[in-house]
Amino acid sequence: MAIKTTRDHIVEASDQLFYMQGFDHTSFTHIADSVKISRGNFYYHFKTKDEILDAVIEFRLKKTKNMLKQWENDNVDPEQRILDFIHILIRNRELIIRYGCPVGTLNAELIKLDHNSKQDAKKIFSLFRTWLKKQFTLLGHAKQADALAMYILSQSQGVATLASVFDDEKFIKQEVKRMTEWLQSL
Amino acid sequence: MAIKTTRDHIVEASDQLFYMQGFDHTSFTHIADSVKISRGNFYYHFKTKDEILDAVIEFRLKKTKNMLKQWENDNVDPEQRILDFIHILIRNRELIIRYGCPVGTLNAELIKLDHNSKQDAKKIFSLFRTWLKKQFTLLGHAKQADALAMYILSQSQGVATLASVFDDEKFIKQEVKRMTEWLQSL
DNA sequence: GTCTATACGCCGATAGAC
DNA sequence: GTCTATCGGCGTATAGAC
Repeated sequence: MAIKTTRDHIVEASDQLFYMQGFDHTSFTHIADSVKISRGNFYYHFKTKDEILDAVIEFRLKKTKNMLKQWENDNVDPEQRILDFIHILIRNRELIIRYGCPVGTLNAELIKLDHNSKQDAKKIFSLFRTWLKKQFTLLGHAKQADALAMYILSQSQGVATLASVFDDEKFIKQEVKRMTEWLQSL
Repeated sequence: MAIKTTRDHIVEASDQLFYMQGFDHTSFTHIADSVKISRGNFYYHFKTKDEILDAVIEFRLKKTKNMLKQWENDNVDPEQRILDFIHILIRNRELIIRYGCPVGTLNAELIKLDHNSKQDAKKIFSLFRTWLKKQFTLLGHAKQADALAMYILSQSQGVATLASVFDDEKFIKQEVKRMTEWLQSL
């Protein structure tokens, strides 16, 4: 891991703030306070706020790719890999209850803003979709692999949204259990 | 139906704009242009933007209550009533693909803004939850009625989110079919 | 009830010193 | 590379004429 540049700090702080407060609502002042640099210093690293958003999406894409690769390395069994995906809901339950799913909420916001970068944000979902499809294919469900991938993605989104609205950790655990049983019964 | 007052027009225009653009991103100028009144005239009807939000949530609560009552009047069979709920996804598919679920996206936004009215927005979800629970109880699933209500709500949220991100009408139809079959197999 | 004019702050963004 | 100072615009909100 290389030493973090100021640019890295800006991207990582923005990543967190965009998740916790939303992209539109997060101002340069918020980010500057978080990184502890002046507002003016931003524009040496990024010309516009949209450029920061693009860098954040790039950052998330990279993190997601690494996570998926890690899951493939950790397990040979595709069923176990899919379980790793499902269990993000458990591992990140505190943040999910507070702020929802980072992928779903960013996409939903950019869609409403009709923002140029919504197509890039969608790619984060596509990474999961393609990866899940691959695992279901390996499990012997080649024909319905994409439908199964969408099904699991959809379930996770629903669980994250309702767990957040109803502040309900038990709901997450119960639904993860149900999804696990569903997967094993396939 | 009484004649609509200016206040009614403001509430209904805000309802639409909050759905299509988000609450935070919608300005008084947007609403004023839509209603065709001056910005200054707002403050005769509402003291703050938050008061408009409260009126919009009140408006949505009332509309939702009427819709649920209508579904009860239209069908004696609770299974058919639940199908009415599931089929909102089909009926509103164009709007859902463009802007997501109005209930889920408003709640998600207010949660991120940590807005005072997030508790009121949650009540719209609670209306559906309680109503669905009642129908599942009538169907003879009293013990798991709330879990089944949450399951259906969660599914709908997931479908709305993914259909919007992937601009996918077929996904909605396919998932509605799956949910219908699931309901009939209960 | 509706309007125009305006206050005041925060927004993203720029210029230029160090 | 980082800073301070500042710009123009839009945000919510107010005052007061009609």
